[in-house]
Amino acid sequence: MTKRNIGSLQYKSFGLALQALVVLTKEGGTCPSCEIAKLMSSEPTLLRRILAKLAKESILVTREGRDGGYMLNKAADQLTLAEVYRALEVGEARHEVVSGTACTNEFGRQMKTAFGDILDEVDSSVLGVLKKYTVADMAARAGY
Amino acid sequence: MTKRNIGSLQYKSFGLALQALVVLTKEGGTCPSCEIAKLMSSEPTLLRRILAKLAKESILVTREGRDGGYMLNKAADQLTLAEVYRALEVGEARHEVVSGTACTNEFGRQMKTAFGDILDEVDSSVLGVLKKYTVADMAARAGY
DNA sequence: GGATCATTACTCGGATACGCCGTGTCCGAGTCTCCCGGG
DNA sequence: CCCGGGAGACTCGGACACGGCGTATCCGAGTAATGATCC
Repeated sequence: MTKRNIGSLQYKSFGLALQALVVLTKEGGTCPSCEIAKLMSSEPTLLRRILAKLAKESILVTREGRDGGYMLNKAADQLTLAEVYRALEVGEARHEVVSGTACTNEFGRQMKTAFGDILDEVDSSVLGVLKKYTVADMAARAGY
Repeated sequence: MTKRNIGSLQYKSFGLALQALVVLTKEGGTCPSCEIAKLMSSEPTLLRRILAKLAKESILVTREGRDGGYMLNKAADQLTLAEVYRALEVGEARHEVVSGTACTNEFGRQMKTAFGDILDEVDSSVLGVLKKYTVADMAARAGY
């Protein structure tokens, strides 16, 4: 195997991102990564890496300097898990991992195309489920 | 983070397993891992690791000795991708990865329960899609 | 009192080093096949 | 010719190192709040 493992980072990021978003929902305003990390018993830098992606997709807003941090860019009850999923490219990663197992010869190319449609259908199915839930729902389920 | 990355191996295994199953479908009878690996440009040992799991779930039958190898235990048109998915514990791995991001304090425990239902729903949705396709379909899509 | 500006403190994001898991290689145990000898 | 036994070869599966990605620590660049100074 020449290619290496990719794709599980995405799921981990997804889980951490959801927790961070719930924390932000609870806090209401801006919240620095150190505080979020403390509540989650995680590492601030790791969270910053993940939240930076969400900021790039305009899900979050970053605010530097004193009393800076991250803030939701939309109301929590209008931010679906599907958006987070897409921003972190979870589906794309899965697609890449599965298709990446096929090599470049004729058989591999045929398998790649065979994978394609099914992976797309799986992905839209997952997105359909995640579209039904918002970050506010998660916060409510977590007891806030 | 104390826990480490787990779960992407599953998707890679899934892709490799599907290709191996297609090869077995094409061959018809028993086929050693070396030959499968050659067709897929992969490593025999890595395949054996994966196929051993499928054998443990009675999807495959192993046959040792001369002219040994792996053979399908069911007709290819009755073996759904969902069975392979379940045998490799892809869904369980995802569940574990996402839930594993939550720590053991009160907040983490609440998030774990909040994750639970949604992850289960995602998983059954994925299984619903994968149930529709069989290994024979994959082989047909690959041109055999 | 209000505005302006320098200081300060605190933030994010990138660069770097370490550790662990996945991968690749090797080897032993087991078994099915083939061939030979005997009846 | 048919059957039994032994040798042979080929298979799978587990054990052992290496490498690369993920993770953690550190540091610089940038910015917003604060306080002092001046009008």
